[in-house]
Amino acid sequence: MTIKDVAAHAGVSLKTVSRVVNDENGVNPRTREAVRSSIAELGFRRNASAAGLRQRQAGGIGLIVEDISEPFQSAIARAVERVAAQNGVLLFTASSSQDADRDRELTLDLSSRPVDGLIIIPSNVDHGYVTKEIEAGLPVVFIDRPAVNIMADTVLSDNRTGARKGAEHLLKHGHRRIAFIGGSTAFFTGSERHLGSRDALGVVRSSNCTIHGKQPQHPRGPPRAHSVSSPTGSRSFDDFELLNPGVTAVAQDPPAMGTAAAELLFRRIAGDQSSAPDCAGAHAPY
Amino acid sequence: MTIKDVAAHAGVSLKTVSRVVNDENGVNPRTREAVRSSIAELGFRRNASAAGLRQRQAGGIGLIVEDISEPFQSAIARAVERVAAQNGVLLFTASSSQDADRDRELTLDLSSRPVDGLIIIPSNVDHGYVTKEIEAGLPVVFIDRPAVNIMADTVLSDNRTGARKGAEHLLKHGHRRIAFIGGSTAFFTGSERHLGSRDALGVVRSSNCTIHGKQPQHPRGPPRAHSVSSPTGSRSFDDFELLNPGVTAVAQDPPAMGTAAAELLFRRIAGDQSSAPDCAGAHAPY
DNA sequence: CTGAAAGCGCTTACAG
DNA sequence: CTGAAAGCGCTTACAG
Repeated sequence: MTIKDVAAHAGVSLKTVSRVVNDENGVNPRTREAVRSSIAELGFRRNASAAGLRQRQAGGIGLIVEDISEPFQSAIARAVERVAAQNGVLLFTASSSQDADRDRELTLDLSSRPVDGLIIIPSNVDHGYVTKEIEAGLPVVFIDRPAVNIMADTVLSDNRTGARKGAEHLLKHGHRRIAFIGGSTAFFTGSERHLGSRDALGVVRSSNCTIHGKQPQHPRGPPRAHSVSSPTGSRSFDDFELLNPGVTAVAQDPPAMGTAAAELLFRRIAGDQSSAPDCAGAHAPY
Repeated sequence: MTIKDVAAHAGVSLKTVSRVVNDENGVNPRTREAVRSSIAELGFRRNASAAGLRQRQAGGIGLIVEDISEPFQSAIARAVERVAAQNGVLLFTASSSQDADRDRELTLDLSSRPVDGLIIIPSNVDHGYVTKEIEAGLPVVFIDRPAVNIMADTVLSDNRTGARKGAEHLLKHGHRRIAFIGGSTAFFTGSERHLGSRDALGVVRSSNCTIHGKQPQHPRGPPRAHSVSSPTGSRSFDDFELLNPGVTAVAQDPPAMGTAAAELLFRRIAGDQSSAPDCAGAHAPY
């Protein structure tokens, strides 16, 4: 079932069917109607892939995450999807499973697809191999963490300021015994948040749990991770799957990040080359 | 950068490059090496879309959900992704936002793409329009809920048995004042779970909250939705975002459902026409 | 072992 | 307002 069959059925040429399908004008209304009813009768759907091939554009963008079932990442995916839909394109999603090889494989695979651009939550590995794609003209935006070994558009949330404000909030409410429990400082987000809490609290002592404290009133050793509860007052990034009552979170607003990244990507696709886009949350890499 | 450029660079024909790219044999090892180094030097990547066009296969499958940021659905997506990767194809994801028009639009859009098959979590609307695609030979598998107005492969979890077993579990542990708090019985899952609890408990009384009870010991009116807590003992389907301690869930195992649906889809794509696949959780529609 | 021609389904550029 | 030809980047079927 191709445009050719429709043309034969309607007694017109290929080109005329193409014109009707693409809502081009300059077609006799009667002819248009005839073609339309042939299309309906035969149940024709144009092959978007063939059209894309000739038009040299894909009609799709790709999103590479670590794990699409992780709430933070699926929220980003949802936002990206929305912007993609607004721009009339579809979204490829793929999870790298925090596997560097898989990450690389997916990127290369996706970039050989009919894909107009790529958004990547980078694993903590070298992304230099994407350079070639970017040089070849494929727009790529990194999100949540900066990619390693590569200059590229990146959308980050301000982890350091967030951590500082979280700590300040606790101070302001009279808390004096405050623990920072964070991911490894070897990674970007953990390191930034660590710095942020220190901005507010100063370092009193630090263990393998990465603890900061200020004016401890009951020095009974560092608080344990699972003792965090409502009366203590606590702040964390993002939501937990199972949250103790009273734990408040410093929202990273993944939808906003996803939207920012996708909008930036579509500006790039449209040809915007500006180096400092006025896009909330978008930063040049450092 | 096409196969043609590589051919010129390596001093061979198009066809020879194609043979190397596709790992076909019958190529002189020396020639093969020459082509390989040209590919590397030029940074060539084959256009998967063009290849798919000629080969009449897509290299991708589509997944339509209501909202990819919803944990149950993103878990399914993750599982589908895994099976897709095992089969060497990429996954398109799209959220219908519970909007019937959008759902339909997405389905038609996706089926015009280079897509070998579709998995759909149907919104509660007529899916008759997919019939045409299915007749045209596009494999489609519905998941979680049966589609309306259409005969198609469907993967469901056994909501009724799950609800019955959940209730029996509570009875067995001595609970006698049991409430069923479920979604509208106008929808498939709500209705099935309602029936399941009734299987175990029988109906004592029912309000607009759809309450079943048995041997109430302290008849102080129906329990309120938010009073469910640990000492009472309770059972629910899936996890909640914020779970009171002690609430146990009847797991629907979305990964297993996603895997089952994807494996069924790939069997269909491979040409399996059997009407009763021995696939855990797969049922013919009724 | 290698290549020239035709074709996948569509659009572009041109001619009438 | 309409159409015939060429081409998008690749693979198929055939010939050498």
